[in-house]
Amino acid sequence: MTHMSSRAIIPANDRRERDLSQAIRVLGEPNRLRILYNLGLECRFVSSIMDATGMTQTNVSFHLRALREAGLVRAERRGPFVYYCLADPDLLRILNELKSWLAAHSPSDSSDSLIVC
Amino acid sequence: MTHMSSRAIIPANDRRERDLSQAIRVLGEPNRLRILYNLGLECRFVSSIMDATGMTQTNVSFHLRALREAGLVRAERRGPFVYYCLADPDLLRILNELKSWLAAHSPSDSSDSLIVC
DNA sequence: TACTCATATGCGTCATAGCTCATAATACCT
DNA sequence: AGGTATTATGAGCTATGACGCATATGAGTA
Repeated sequence: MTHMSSRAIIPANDRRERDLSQAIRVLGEPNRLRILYNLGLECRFVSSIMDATGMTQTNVSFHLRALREAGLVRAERRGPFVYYCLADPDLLRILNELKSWLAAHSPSDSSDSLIVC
Repeated sequence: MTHMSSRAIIPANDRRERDLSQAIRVLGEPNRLRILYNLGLECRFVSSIMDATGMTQTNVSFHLRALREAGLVRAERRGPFVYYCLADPDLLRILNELKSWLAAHSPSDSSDSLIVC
């Protein structure tokens, strides 16, 4: 026989993990990340984000939509403006955790060499 | 100089944030996430991951390379085998934090409607 | 050396995602 | 209603990424 070790069969992506990868994928886009960090804890309207990032209006709206549909930001209309804000401040905390994790692990790390452990 | 207000000008993607989005992008791929969760805290060699996930050898190697270059996993050669393991257990913790954050925020959330706040 | 097993890599293909242009929808004002 | 400002959306182009095939590299063994 080949090998039939403890957990041989495919773990069958549970829904949680799919959602997770979907959300992470949304987070991973550089411009979207910029928007998130630019938002910080305050709400800003689209034009403000445009000015801050230098991105096109269409493009900002495009990315905001992705962020919105992933549940990462919320949108509120005030008059002609639409304000966007983080769905939850904890998200920023988690992102920063990941950020500092990377900062702690990537620099001296010889991550591209093969024999490491 | 033109204007120099608080944060008018493009924040000029600092390196940290670029690395962050790069790493997150790597994390966001469903198969890579499966591999990571499949690894858990133990080291496994490529064939083992192939069996566990049902992915092609080429594809597993492809994704492992991405994970490796992002500093998310480490590789160690033992004889003809190459064992891969998480670069750090904390990564799993952070992922799970994000996972539960999403679980707490996405389900009942009317994230796709516009007027929310 | 030759042969086998395990893994990595170059190349080509295909699908998806990001971007822009043009235009639509929505709100406000006169 | 008409006019202006703000944001959203559909169509099309392009670049990027994931995948498979073939092949190369490397380790072990006879």
